[in-house]
Amino acid sequence: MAHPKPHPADIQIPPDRTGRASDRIVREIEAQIATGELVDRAPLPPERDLMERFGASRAVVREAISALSNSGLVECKPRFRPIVRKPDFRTLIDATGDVMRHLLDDESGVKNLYESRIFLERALVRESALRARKDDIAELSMALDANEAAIADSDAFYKTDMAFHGVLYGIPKNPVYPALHQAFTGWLAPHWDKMLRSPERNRVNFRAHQDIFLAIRDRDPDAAEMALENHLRAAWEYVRGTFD
Amino acid sequence: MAHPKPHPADIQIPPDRTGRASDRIVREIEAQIATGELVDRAPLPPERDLMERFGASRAVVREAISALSNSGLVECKPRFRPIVRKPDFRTLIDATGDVMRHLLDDESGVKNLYESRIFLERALVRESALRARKDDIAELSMALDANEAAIADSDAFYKTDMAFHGVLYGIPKNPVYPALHQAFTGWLAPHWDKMLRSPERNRVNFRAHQDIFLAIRDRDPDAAEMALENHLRAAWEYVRGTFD
DNA sequence: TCACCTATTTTGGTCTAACCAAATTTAGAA
DNA sequence: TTCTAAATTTGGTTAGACCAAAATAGGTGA
Repeated sequence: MAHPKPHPADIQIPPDRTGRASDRIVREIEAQIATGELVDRAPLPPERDLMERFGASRAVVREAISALSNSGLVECKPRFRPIVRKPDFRTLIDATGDVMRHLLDDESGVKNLYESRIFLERALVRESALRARKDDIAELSMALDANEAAIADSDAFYKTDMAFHGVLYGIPKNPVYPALHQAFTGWLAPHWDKMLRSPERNRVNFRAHQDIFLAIRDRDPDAAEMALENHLRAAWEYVRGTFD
Repeated sequence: MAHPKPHPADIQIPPDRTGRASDRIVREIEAQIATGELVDRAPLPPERDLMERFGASRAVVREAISALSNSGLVECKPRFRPIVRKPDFRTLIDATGDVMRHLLDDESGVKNLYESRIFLERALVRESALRARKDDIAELSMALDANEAAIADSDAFYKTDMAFHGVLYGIPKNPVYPALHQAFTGWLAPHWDKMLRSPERNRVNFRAHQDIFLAIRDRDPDAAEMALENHLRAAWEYVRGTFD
């Protein structure tokens, strides 16, 4: 009863012809998440509460929640209360997963994405060679050791492989890159899973990682970039075969 | 015996306990868009058709449409039929706009994003210096001329500025980069708009563009990278002042 | 006291039936 | 044929209801 017509005389708000009613709720909830009024990782109030609080019907409230879910500001498990998630670059990229899947169902989509990954990592190792700190290099070294230790176990090797590359993404100390790393690995994982692995391949990849590491440690950006590019392009040859 | 003792073993999924009903519709429509059964840029069938076609209630259908809209597969103007949009990298990044806005309401978010833009463009000009084709360089030259011609008109300068950088994003012939260019400019535009402009600043920026162009033309990646970095970092100093 | 099982209440997911206003289509007038 | 006005979709929204799963309260036995 907040809206219908309290006092028709003076109310002159061009009411809500602009956009859906759910948008208003979405904006308000977004704002409440931003201000911390709705705490990160806490459940959203029940729908029936929200409909009273916003003076809207249940359908509108649900639509708002759905929108928030689709943009990653709340996490919606089927029969549970939606969980508030304060957005970061990671959740941002997570939210793109649905569409990205469709972009990757043909080879050109995957290739374009993989090429851009190579491109980014080339820049990353170059940057690392120039500006990595001592502890960055130590972390890289540890990741490399773990990678070597896992050569016999393809499953573990896969994990330590990702972790090694992940260290690279962490070196610029910019949260955008780790988010991108997770995005790349998540998006491309389905294709990598189809690739056959073997201790022999693992050893080749480990050697490549070693080359990259040494170039970074020796502060040689050109060598690092070249090693990285060779490494990832070789991997592509193996992935490419998985397209029919 | 009638006790609802949930023996997890023998319980079979009688209906479709797996996720929401709208998810099924979303998946089917996604598929129909992918196969072309639903044509790009054509309107979606009316909700009442869809509810019959999928045997679901209107609420569910609307939820599905909302989800599709939020992930960018259909374009939803308030009182019009949703328009099918076959996804590409561009629409993918468009769909992130909502959340990205919230990531950019503090300085650190903007700075992180801008830093990653600098990072990408450094790699881009480096790549351009190494591998740009003749017609790429010709295009860059034309963009530079347009930029110079617009020095007196800050509004036109802004456009030609973006266009000049846009040419850079086009050089690798990978659709990911133009999409990223649009994303960066779109995301960062609100902050750039607050920045004061003047023919003097424009001239400085044009000179920077000129430096970048010359370095690329002369096939000097290091000079190109340095020119680009100086250019964008100088711009950041102006943007930074817009935060209170 | 506290862990464990059960009954009760919430709450999310779905449906039906309607109403309104804007969009679209149709029909009719000029 | 063209333009306008009425009739018909169709999207946006509300209300009330049902079900099953989740959360909670309550009681029982160790």
